[in-house]
Amino acid sequence: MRDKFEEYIISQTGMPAASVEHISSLACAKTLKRNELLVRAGEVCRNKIFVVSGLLRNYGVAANGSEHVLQFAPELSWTLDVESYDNGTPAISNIGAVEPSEVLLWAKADFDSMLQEYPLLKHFSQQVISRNIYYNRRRVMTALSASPEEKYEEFVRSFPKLLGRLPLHMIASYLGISLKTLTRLRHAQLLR
Amino acid sequence: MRDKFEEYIISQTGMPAASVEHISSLACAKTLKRNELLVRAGEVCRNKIFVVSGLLRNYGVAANGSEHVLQFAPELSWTLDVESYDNGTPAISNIGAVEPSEVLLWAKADFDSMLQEYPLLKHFSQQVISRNIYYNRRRVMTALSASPEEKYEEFVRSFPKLLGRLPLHMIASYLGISLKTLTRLRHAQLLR
DNA sequence: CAAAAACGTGGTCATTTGACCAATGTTTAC
DNA sequence: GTAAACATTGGTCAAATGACCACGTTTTTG
Repeated sequence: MRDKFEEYIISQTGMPAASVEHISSLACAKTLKRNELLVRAGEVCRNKIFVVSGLLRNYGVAANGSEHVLQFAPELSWTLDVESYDNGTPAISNIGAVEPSEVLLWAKADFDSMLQEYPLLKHFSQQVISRNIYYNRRRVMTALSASPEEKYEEFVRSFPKLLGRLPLHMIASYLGISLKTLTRLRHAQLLR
Repeated sequence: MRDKFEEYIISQTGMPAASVEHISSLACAKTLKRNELLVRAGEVCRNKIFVVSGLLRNYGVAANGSEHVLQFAPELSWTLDVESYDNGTPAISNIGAVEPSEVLLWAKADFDSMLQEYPLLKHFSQQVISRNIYYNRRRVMTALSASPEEKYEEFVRSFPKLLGRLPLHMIASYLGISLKTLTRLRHAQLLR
């Protein structure tokens, strides 16, 4: 499990194996069952989360109980509730497993000191953060301007590998449309 | 004009006046007429933009010509097209003046070297970036989960001072609803 | 392997929303 | 100061959407 992470970091940063093993050694490994929660909204998100295998979702629950997905995090990706992690405030999102998953967790203090120690890691980390900023910006644009069909097509284009792994109601709640609308437009596309 | 910026930076960072004057001296000042464009989608956004007075909007134009506002930037705030600024790629948004405005512009190279030179500026800059990340995250949540009325109420709560300064169609295009829906719900609220 | 839960699809219906058009009042620009 | 452009509100209508319900199938789970 840790070796997959180490391989990933080496390929992404070119860091020496010894440093990567050090980073890896500070992580806490955890196995999640399907639907198990890792972070609960309202609590503080105290860890950086790296998904080694499986699939997590980062989602908020509205007052009326409806769920809204902020992010899907498949294997070899990162997730957390940034605002909570940075400031120790209550998280606005839940983070849970869609599939049985393996994750690595770092406490903020540990991760911060690693960022100090390894400039290559810091550089990479900032890349990840930047990508996330761009992604959210584009997502706001899409949410504002696209029709349900365009949103779905963009999702398929962006995450083709996730299509078969997610129940449709989660895709709908990621796109901000109802399940009904989603099945309708899928049906319409079949007829073309 | 520059003094307003210097005052702002000193109050936000506690930097010494001499450093702030240096920063200020590297900026290019510009006056914008109402509706004048500062950054055009498709071109590269080459500057950090600080709004000294007036009001800018950062917005995308969809294929069908409809406009969608990503951000309003009133006096004493920052704006740019991040992805374009960072990577030199074409901007996805236009940035233009809603009111006659005064802005300060820094070239990326200059701003980067200032970040190196002044740790307090770097720290503050990262705060601004963080706030922006949190803001976009919340915005995605709202866009996904809130009703038009809730979106409007959240806007009023978040930016009470902007209400009277913006035409309603811009607020609608910020909220991702039609002008018609916006006037409808405002009318409904009047009756309560 | 069997029972239970979750999933995808479909139907109906009421409601919301947007597109289009018009009228009036206000602001801008020359 | 005046003409032109813009803003706000309103009406009507068609279309899109979501809520609710049901059914058959697949997937989990014990």
